[in-house]
Amino acid sequence: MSEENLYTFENPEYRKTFWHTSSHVMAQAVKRLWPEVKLAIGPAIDEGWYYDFDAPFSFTPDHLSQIEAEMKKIIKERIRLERTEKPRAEAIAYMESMQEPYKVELIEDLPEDAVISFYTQGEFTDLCAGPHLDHTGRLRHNGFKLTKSCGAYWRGDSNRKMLQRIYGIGFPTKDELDAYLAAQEEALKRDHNKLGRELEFFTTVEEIGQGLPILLPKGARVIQTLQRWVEDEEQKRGYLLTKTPLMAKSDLYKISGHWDHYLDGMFVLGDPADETKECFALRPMTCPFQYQVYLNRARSYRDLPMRLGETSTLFRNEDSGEMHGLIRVRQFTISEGHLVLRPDQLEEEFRGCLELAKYCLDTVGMLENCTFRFSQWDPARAGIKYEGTAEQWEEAQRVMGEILDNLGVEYTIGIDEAAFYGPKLDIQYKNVFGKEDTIVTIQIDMLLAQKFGMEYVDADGQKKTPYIIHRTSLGCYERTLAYLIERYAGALPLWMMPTQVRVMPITDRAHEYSKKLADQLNAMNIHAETDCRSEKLGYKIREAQLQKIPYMLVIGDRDMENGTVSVRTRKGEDLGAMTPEEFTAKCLMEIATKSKEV
RNA sequence: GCUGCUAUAGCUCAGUCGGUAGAGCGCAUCCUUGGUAAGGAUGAGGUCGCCAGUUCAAAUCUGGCUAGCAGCUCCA
Repeated sequence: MSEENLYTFENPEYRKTFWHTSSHVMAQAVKRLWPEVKLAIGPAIDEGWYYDFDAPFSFTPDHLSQIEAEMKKIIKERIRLERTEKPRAEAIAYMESMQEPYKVELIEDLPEDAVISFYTQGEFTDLCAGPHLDHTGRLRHNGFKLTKSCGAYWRGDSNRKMLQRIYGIGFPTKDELDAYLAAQEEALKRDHNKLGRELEFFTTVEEIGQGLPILLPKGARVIQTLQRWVEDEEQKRGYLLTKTPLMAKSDLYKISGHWDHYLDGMFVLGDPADETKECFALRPMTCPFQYQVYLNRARSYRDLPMRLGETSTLFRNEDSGEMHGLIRVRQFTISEGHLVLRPDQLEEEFRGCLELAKYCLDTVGMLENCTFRFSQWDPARAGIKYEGTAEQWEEAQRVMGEILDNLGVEYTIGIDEAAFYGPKLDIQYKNVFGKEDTIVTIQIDMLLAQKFGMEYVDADGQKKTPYIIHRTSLGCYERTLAYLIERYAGALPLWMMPTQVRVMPITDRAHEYSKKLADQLNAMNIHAETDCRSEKLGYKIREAQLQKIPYMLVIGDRDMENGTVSVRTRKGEDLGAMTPEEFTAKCLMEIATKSKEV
C-alpha cells in the first residue's frame, strides 16, 4: 500500500484504528454521562467496534442516543490522543485509583515484562495497546451510529459476570454510513427466519416447542430434492446407504464416550440413575450406530475403504437461548457419513470428502461464500473436553494439516473447536446477521474405532485398527435451506424450487387447457400448479412474483388457438409464446444442469 | 443457560389516563371474463400467548411460565 493510501479508510489497518478510536470516544462519552460505569474492553471488530461496560442500569435506546450526542461533542472537540507507558505496579495502582477493577484484572494477567500502555484523550484515559488516530476530530460527528446493546460475559466466560456491550459502526462520511445502514436493512430482508415463514417454507408452534420447526410443504419439498440428489451423488461415489435406529440404550453411548462428554446435550428416555431399568437416549450423532454396520462381520483390508452414508436425523438438547430459525434446532437431518480406512487411504479419502462437499456447496451456489476452519484441540483441556493422548492428537492434527496443505485449502485455525475424538475441517457460512455457523464438517477420528473394537485383518495377517473419517456432504438440510433462502432471497434456482411453474388462465375458457398443461408438466417431473381463481391477470402475476415462482405460463384465447403458452419469468421478462414442448424442454434442461440462474 | 427486548384476527400493526377491541392485507360469497405486479361489493374471523395477583373493573398494572427476536456462552 502506497504512503498516500495509508491513512484512508480503504486500508484495513487504518479502518480498525478508526473504529478502535471510536470505541474510546464511546467509552469517554459513557464515563462523562455516568462516571459510576466501569470499563471492561472495547476492541474494533470486523464491522465497527464494541465496548463492554459494567453499569448499574440497563442501556436502553434512549441511553444510546444520549451517548451518541456526547460522542458528537467529543469529536467536535478534536481532542488529542496521547500514549503513555507505565511499569506494571504503577499501572495497577493507577487503575485501582481510577476504580476500574476490570482494567486491574487485565493488567494483572499480562506477562511480567509486558509494556503497559495507556491512551489519554482529555479527561479520559484507557488501558490500551493502540494504535489510535491522533485526535478525535478525525472521526465524523454524523458518520457513526450505535447499533445495539446487549449482554456479554466478562472475558467470554459464562461463569462470570454479564456485562453490557454496546456495538457501533462508523465511517469517514455520512453517505458511507447511510449506504452501510441501507445495505444492512436490505440484507435483513433476506433473513430466512422472516422470509422462510412468509414464503411458507416453515413455521413453529408454541406447543411443539423451541428448536422444532414444522417444514411446510414448500420447505419439505426443497429438502426432499436436496436429499435425493445428495444420496444419488454419494451412491455414484461409492457410498453404501444405511438406515440405523434413532435411539439406543445408554450402553452404546457409554462405549462411544458420548455419555460422558455429551449427556447434557442428549434427550434421555428413562432414568439414568435407575440401573434396574433400561434407559434410552435419542441419538445426537450417527457414529456409534453406523459403526455397527462395519462390525457386522470381520473385515479385511480388502473391504477398505468402506464408505457409509445415511440421511440421518439427530436430536440435540440445545440450551434454550441457542435456537434460531432453521439454523440452530433441536432435531435436524444431515447427510451423515463415515469412512473406515487404512492409514494409507486417509489422504485420498479425505480429498474425496472435500471434493464431494465442495461439489455440493458449489452446486447449490454457496461455495463462494464459505470459509474453511481447521478446528484443533486445546491441550489445556486434555482429559476434560478431549479424549486420547497428546501423541494421538498431535498425530491426527499433523496428518490433517498435511492433507489440507497438500490440497491447497486456505484455512484459519480454530483452537478448542475440535470434536472430543479428533480434529475437524469445518466449512463455515455466515447468515445475514454476519453470524457464522458450520455447514459442512470433515473429521479425522483416531479414537472411536478402538473403543468399539473395530479392526481389519491386514495383508500381513495382523489385526489393525482403522482410521475413521466423519463427514457431511451438504451438512444439515434445515440449516442449508436457511442459508439458501438468504442466499437467493427466497428465489431458489429452478431445480430446487418447490413450485417451478404456475399456469395462469386469463378466462374460465382456458381452465381446462391450463389444467391439462399442468398435468403434462407434472408428468415430466416439473412442479407445476394452476391458478384458476377468478382474478385479473395482473393480480395473479403479482402473487406468483411475490412467491418467487420461476415461470408463469399465461394462457388466453390466443394460446389456445395457436397451441402455445406465453412465458413470463420471475425476473419480469416476457419470453413470449412458445409451444408446450419447447417450454418443457427448456425447463428440463435448466433442471438437469442444476442451473444457478435465478 | 445468561442479558435486554417482544407477544392484540392467518399476516403486518393501531388501541390515549385501567371501563372486556380496530385498520390494511389475506380468507369466504357474489358481481366482473379481464393479456403481464393489486377490479368491485358483501361477509366471516379475536377468552388480547398462558397462569396467578392488584382492582368495583385488566389487552392495559405486578409476578411467574411459554414462545419469538438480538447478542453472549455453547454448538452442526
